[in-house]
Amino acid sequence: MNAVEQVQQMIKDALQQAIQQAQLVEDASALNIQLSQPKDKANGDYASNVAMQLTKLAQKPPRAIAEAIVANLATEGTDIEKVDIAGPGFLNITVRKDFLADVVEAALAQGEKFGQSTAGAGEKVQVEFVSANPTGDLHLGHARGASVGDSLCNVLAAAGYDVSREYYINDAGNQINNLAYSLEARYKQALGQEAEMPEDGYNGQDIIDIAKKLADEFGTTILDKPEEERFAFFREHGLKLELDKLKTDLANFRVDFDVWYSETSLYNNGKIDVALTKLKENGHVFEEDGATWFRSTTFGDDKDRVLIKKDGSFTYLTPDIAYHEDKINRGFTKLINIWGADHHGYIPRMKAAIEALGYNRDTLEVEVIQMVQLYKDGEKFKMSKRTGNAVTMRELVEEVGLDAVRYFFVKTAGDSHMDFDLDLAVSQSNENPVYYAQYAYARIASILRQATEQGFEASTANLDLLGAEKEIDVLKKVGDFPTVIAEAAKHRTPHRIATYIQELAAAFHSFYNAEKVLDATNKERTEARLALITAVRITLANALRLIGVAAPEKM
RNA sequence: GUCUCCGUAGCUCAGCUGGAUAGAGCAAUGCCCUUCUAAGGCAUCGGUCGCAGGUUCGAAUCCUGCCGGGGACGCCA
Repeated sequence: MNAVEQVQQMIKDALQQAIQQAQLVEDASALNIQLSQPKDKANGDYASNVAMQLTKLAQKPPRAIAEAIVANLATEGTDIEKVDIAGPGFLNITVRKDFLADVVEAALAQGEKFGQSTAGAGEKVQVEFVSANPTGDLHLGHARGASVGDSLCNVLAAAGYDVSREYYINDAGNQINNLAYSLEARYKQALGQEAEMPEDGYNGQDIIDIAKKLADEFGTTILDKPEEERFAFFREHGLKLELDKLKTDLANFRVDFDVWYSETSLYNNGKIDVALTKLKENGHVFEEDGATWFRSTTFGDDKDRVLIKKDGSFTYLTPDIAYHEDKINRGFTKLINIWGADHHGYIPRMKAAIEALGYNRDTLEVEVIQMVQLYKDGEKFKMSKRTGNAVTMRELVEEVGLDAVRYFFVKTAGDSHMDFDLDLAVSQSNENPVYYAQYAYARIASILRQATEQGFEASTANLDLLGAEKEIDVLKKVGDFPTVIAEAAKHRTPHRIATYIQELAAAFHSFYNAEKVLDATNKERTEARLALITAVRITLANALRLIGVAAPEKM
């Protein structure tokens, strides 16, 4: 438990004791006392609404309850400085600021680990995200999913979960056949031959590039081979090159997966049959119209789903069911899937499948990422993999910059729709909020460099000299960091890290303008402030790392 | 038509399990660089929290119904 949490716990304990003492309820230990941080500093450091919550139980008006609590509150020898009753019955608690010095010491001592906690208790969590088909370039939606997914993983790991990040490769099914046929057509075109693209072909530039590469290497020899061999050639090479490209693009986006899981492997190792058999044995499968169905309506789905089509092939769902059972078999107790909103309707059937296999449906948690609407020249910019005019993730990064893109996508809640004005992002990139945080970091780095030149050294010896209003504001923000991470992990809301970064940077900028750090006439205070801003530097660096944004030493 | 997500300042978005006069950035206006990076700070302007009911001591937050927008409703993936 960090210093801030200790103080909060102490307050909660004291309140609980006072409530018991005042005999407002029979058993105060059963109460879940909550503290909030008032927006207005005039209302103290912490506030509790417990007096209002107890109106029913205690059968008294809230202010009377509040007064009874205060009368019985033991503050002697604690960090509680004073307690006021305000408004309808809020308890406004002001604490001594001494404990905040511990925050600086903790940040300095823990360094890169500052902010981490054991809140997740080592729970084995698997996060599957992006998982785009290897048939084209990653686009805007994938970029948002990658930003949110990667940041969520970082946050979970920092909060003490055992996280594995995974990419499910859809390397089986129709779309791969289309890939092969599309590639063959582009291959012929690359060799100057007439060739028509298949009707459902992939028209992306990436296929053209890959075809050219292959044509340069293999020439016309491939085209003389029998159809089956040609198909296998284009399928295999297309997949490999598409996958290589995906991996490179994601690595350049600062996203690294622990596992790349092949759908085809499920066909080869019999896991699909195992899952199917289990569903059958559990009585959730039936035959109709020449197809094999999963009675998902038993588990709340709005219609039953086909598992094996009339032609004997599997639907997309079938290997996906086997895949999810395999995840559970690998020991994960929580499966978090990050899906685009266009797959929203798929959730009930997947949860149904998990339940039908005998597991708790809540083992699977799906975080839906809403669509990104791109605007260009003041108009909606439609993207389509099919027609090939998509704005790719790569292009976006080239135009806007990686830090800005990652920040932009993670700063809003995933379930909110998002408008991305490309012109604005490009033309006013210097006004992107990400620079605000990075600038704070660079400013600190600059001060620290000059401090060294002037012979100062950060010191925790005189932290009691920190007491100016802006210093306290910064200290409080730094102290919040571990709690912010734990909450963001618990609620799967990595965007809270971005919000926190803005707040911390704002607190620092404000402090910077109000107080001078380097002061040759006051060595003690200078070195205490150096310790303070070093704590901010550490916190900013750790927070930015969580969302995959760089912390520049200079700007 | 059914399901689902969203609707908060001119724009883009926060608002934690309901809590005290609803916040930030951008835009607009006015100040602040002989002082550690002005990609900054301070201040002002700006909102019937889509609408109407309901639950509650208390609702932007929970429930219902409308209105508006996105998405999904395949033996595609």
